[in-house]
Amino acid sequence: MDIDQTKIPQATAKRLPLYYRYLKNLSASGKQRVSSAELSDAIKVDSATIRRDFSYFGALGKKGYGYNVHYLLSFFSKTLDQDETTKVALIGVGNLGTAFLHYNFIKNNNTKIELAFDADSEKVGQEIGGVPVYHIDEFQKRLKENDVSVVILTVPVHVAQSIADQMDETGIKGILNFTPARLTVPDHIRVHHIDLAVELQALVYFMKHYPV
Amino acid sequence: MDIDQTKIPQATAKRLPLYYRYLKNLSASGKQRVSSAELSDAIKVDSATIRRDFSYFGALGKKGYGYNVHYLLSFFSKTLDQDETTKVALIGVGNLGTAFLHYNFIKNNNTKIELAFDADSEKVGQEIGGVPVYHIDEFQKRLKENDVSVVILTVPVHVAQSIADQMDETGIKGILNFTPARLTVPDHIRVHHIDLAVELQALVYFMKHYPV
DNA sequence: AAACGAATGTGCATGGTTTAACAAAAAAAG
DNA sequence: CTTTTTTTGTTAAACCATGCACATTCGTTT
Repeated sequence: MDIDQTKIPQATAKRLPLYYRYLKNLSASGKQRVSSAELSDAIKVDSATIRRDFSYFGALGKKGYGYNVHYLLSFFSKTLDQDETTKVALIGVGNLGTAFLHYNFIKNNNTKIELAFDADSEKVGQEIGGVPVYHIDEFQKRLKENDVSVVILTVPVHVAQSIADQMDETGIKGILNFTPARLTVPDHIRVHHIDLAVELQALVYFMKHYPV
Repeated sequence: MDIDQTKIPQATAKRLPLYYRYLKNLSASGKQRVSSAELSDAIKVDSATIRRDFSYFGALGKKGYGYNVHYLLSFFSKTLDQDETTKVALIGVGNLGTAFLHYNFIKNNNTKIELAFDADSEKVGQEIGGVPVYHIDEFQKRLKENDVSVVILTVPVHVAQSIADQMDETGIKGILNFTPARLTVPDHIRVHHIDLAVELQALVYFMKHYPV
């Protein structure tokens, strides 16, 4: 059952949530069918790429017709494990962290932030966006207890690595790292970096050196 | 002068800000020389990739020695146009937008958020993180007046496209889009998408289907 | 002065990603 | 019922990025 999934290219995997969300919109607006050309227009991905992406999962469409929105949707729902929710913790309730807590991921996603941690005792004990904030010293214990598998890291850069170091025995499998620190972690933990300053600077570089 | 720059692979261009920032750290801590192996350890990029990236700009290092930190730094400084500051505006002073305003980009970067806009009259007139907040109705006028070339878009998704539509004649060349909307814009505007929900979902997908 | 060690710059092979192009199939039109 | 139109799924080619491996060069040591 999972056999074929391993063969899906990473580039495709990254687009799946995009497809899924747009299909939900289509479905909500009552659309029954959709072509790869229409999807291409909406989400700015080449139509051939879309067709190839879908084809990794088998022949989901019909020639001369397109794709049935509802069928596609229920298919992706299974593929993206929409049925089971992944538990997430947030470490660092600063401005960025607070933004995440107010963001209601569960709406469109299979992920839910269940716990938050901060070093500031003003924040400890509060509940932000429905998520309780605990003291950061408790995070190892509580992550284990609550079977959390993903951490969103929005702490100041100078404490990032030391927190990552304590992540080893908590059962954490993935870190979404918003600090500029390039974390050193054990092999079994996957880290995705989102470096806001780098993103902005890269955009500026592209604007200047790759004029459209 | 810009002739060769066009040939730099996009993947390399995205790593340049990363290199630059780490070199600044090295320089600040008084380090004189550095090897590609050391850099590789620190920023988690293969050493051969680093050497190749640098080589696009010519022979910046010395065999048997490595790279002179100060020389590299002054070189990248020119390449990334660190001398001139790019003016940035932020549209949408919600949680995420506020996070940006408190983030002091100018420290490590050649970018500065100079104006912010919001529809909420409570926020208009305030100054957050030293940045004045104006009413969103004024953004076309003020962007033109202030010669802003980049916009960070942190508004609710349902207004994103209509704001993008008004961006045409403001002189904006780049948009850092944090909304899930895949914007349709004129050719001369470059859009980079950072889709937080997608990033989280992609991480979860990779964790489940590409175990390390 | 010669030998050694360190670390660059790059040729090359490999693998991943995108896109054009088209036969095949189904729907729609006549 | 036949023709035309639409649109998929896929073959093939081009493109891009990564990382090994090594000759080469420079600094250092003996």
